[in-house]
Amino acid sequence: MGRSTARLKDIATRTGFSVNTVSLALRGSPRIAEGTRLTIVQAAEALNYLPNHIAKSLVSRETRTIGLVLTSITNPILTRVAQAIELRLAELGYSTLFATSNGRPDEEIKAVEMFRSRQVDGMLIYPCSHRELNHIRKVRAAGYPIVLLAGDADAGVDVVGMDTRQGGYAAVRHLLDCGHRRIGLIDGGKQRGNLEKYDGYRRALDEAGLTDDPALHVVPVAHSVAGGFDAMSELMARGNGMTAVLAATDSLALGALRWTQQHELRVPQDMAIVGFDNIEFAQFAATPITSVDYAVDLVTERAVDRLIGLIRAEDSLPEAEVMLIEAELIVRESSAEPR
Amino acid sequence: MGRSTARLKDIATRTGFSVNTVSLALRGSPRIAEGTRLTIVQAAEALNYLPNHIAKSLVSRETRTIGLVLTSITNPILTRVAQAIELRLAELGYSTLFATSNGRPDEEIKAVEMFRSRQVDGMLIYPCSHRELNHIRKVRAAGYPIVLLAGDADAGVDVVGMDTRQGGYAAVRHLLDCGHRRIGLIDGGKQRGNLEKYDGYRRALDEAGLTDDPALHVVPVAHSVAGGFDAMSELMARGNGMTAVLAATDSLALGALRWTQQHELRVPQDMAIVGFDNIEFAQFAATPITSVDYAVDLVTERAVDRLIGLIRAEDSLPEAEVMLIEAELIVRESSAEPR
DNA sequence: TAGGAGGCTGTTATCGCTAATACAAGGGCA
DNA sequence: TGCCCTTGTATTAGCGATAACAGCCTCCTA
Repeated sequence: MGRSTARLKDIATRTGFSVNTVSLALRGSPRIAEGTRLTIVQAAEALNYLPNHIAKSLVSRETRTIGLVLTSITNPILTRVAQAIELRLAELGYSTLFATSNGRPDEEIKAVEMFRSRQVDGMLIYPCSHRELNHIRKVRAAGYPIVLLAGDADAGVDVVGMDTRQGGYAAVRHLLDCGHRRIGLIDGGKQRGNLEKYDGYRRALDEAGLTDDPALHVVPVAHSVAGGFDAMSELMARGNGMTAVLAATDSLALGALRWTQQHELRVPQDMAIVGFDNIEFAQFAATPITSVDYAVDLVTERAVDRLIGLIRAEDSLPEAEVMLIEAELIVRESSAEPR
Repeated sequence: MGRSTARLKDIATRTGFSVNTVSLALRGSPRIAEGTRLTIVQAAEALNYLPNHIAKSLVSRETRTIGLVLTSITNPILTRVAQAIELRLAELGYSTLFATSNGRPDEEIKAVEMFRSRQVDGMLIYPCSHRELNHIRKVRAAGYPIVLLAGDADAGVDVVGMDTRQGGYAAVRHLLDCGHRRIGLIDGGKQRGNLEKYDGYRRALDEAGLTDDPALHVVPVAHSVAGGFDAMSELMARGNGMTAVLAATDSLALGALRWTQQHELRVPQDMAIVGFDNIEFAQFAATPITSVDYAVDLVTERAVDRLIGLIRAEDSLPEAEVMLIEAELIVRESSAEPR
């Protein structure tokens, strides 16, 4: 290691006071005389003293650290969420330990265990699956403050996130209002039990008296632009009469858009495209993409506030609360009536 | 808090062994009889024991944590870097503490101090400025392992990053080879002393016997698509005869591309565009964008390896090394001869 | 002048764990 | 039979900080 950090003891021997006095002085206790406080503070500065947060944590039993688990930070919206959370936590004096699950439940479990071992004061988790939450519920039951960044009303754990069910519904309603009847869906969420977007899609179709045709669904290989491109290719190869497509993320939507360009389909005339998250790249795409907004600031602010609230709840955690923020559909050029 | 975690002591009282025996048993010491090891391990599992990493750190004097400071995670390439670093560190048994400086030196300093206080074993820093590194040099001098993710040969601190000077040179050479003579530059790096891209640009112009015309430079308001859009607008308003433009990031390049679309310039015939980082959105843009690649995996792997090497250097840190990885120019449709 | 009340500072214990050392029991060897 | 060594477990100290409590002054008051 070699890192030679000054300790309270070093300041103590240097100034002749006891370790405890030094500690009190540096924390500005009123019980320490002004003169000695100054001496001690000066000595601390001279030695370039920084408190050992590890030692402090051991006795105070709080680390002022929270753990953030994301599936993959490659999704631009999760990126913004991560950054916003880090900033807000930093303002509140908390540090952020960061882990990614890569969408794999076992990695998620490992990350949570690691955070527990590191005694984080709480966790923010964007779960792989919105259904299988038992491992998380168990940790919450053990008294750990946890807030999920996505989930469903019956999660049994606190959730602060976007109402993607309603978002999916709004998107499809919009396409139906435009006159579309054959609406494709690029969404891999079903595979993992993240049914919200699909549910919204289906409900809107239901209300319009349309049947939910599996020929219009495709699961992208990855949540990337390339994945959207390939998914679009697959959908079109089926000859399913699709005139509009809803993609689970803007990255997928951009891939779909690129496919239409390469195959000389006009957007929105020949194919309407709607995405999720409202990222900047979608806004500035060749055809600006209609998208279900992700209210990053609102979600992160509420999620962090809720988590801090849980941390401050001295004895027992309050009942779990699910807060789903209504998603606004930002209509742009990529969606309009067919033909 | 309420979190009731089992301690070694709890296992000790439950099994009748001493705390130390339990500790040794759980760490698989050969000095513990197999039978008692089993008893203890079972008790630990029954109690759902997780070692207190904080307490362990205090005595072992290593936290197995590294600090990662990024300017802003909104840049998609930094995002990928962050993720790759986290993954690689996790494989090696290290956790990642994460902070953003927002491009502000004071925040950077604060982040570094926080990491020191939290006793991280080392730090990876994408510095705000590639010039003013004194605060970082000082920390390194105190024995802290630090690797920068960008910087220059004379940094005085370890650096593992892309050779953006050479990248800028290659990009401009390519445009010159295409026959362009009036090449714009969208780059805010100069303001902060990050001159590498500009240096490469200038050297290429120099070699071609062209003068470096300030009318061709613009500093974007932000490193966003919108920032690129506005920067392009500004450049074009000057009537400077520009036929090609080099943008410091692909986000900026995408903004520039969008501007040309809205103003019915053809790319590359009327305006060639080259970016940096080679993000997926650039690859799948309306006109796929020529870009200087950022070798994420290579940079992160080397940077992490170097950092771990520094951490393992028991007594004193070795001489600082600067490793700049040659950047490959990925030529796509957005660049070709003028007209 | 004695006794108490404050004002300051020092002592001791503790957080959960590890490392160094101590010690008890049993076995091998002379 | 006695001694030493090995094996297995317990004791003690200490990581760097905080917290509770214990003193020692000095000064004021009765």
